[in-house]
Amino acid sequence: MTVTPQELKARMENFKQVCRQNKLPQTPQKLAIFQHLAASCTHPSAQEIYDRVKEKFTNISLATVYKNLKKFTVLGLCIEIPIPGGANRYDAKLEIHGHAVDTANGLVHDLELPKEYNYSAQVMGRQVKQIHLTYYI
Amino acid sequence: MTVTPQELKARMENFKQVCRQNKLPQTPQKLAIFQHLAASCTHPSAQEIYDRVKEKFTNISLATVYKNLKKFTVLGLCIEIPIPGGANRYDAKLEIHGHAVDTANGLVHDLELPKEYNYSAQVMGRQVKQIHLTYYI
DNA sequence: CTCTATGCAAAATATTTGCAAGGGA
DNA sequence: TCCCTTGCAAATATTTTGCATAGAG
Repeated sequence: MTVTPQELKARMENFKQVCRQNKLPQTPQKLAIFQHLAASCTHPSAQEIYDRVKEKFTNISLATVYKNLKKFTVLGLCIEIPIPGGANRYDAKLEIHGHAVDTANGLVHDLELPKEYNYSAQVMGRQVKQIHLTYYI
Repeated sequence: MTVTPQELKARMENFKQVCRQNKLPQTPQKLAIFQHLAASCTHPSAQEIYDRVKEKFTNISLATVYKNLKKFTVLGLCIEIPIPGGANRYDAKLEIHGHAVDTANGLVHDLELPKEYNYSAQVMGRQVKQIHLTYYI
């Protein structure tokens, strides 16, 4: 299971466009962080992204990774997957989908959802900002 | 929105039975912690439960609350609701249901789910241990 | 040139662990 | 009695923040 080159390209294009729209400087660090996330299907944690990006940017700080992931999340460029008793995981796949958290090894898998799961845009009279459907297996 | 006396009683009965079945001593602390959780519909955090239980058990420690909530969760007496950027919340309602997290004030509400959401017992060939459906509004 | 991002270190949060003493079964 | 639990304190883990400097637009 890998992200196709076309999909990766689309994610990077969207990233750059959203950065421009929001006047967010496209620093090499931001690009490296997002690029790694966008190419991943392992739902990496901030620490894992940091470890990988550090290979190129030996001086990068974990705080920078956190700061940028937070910004990306707010801008809707990725979603934050909270894990009970563990670090948040991040996912650059924007289409509505679920996750299966394997409690035996901590791996997080994407799940396609049946059509019925396409959520109503309103819950309790409020616009839904984000939906998380997680199966623990 | 409150837990009905019947429901509370049922939850306490189930708690006591599960404790006996698992040879878990029913200490006053455990009873107080579970009782408060079972009577709550606010999905309290460990800290909130600690604050309340401390009114009766002035010496209780936050670690004890965490230890017991963890045990309750493992035994299926409650579920742990992870909140991005915040402490876990706990819920003694065992029926499959969703949650609406109000991002404006941090309140967590229960949501009834349409029948379609009753999940298949298998995901990726594995038994589903727990399902979390959370709307962020 | 201006403004934000970065890197570092320290702080803030959240949760877990080790251990001696106490108390349920 | 035996073992699990409790309470305390310290350790861990995770994430955020303050600030001086660097670098993108």
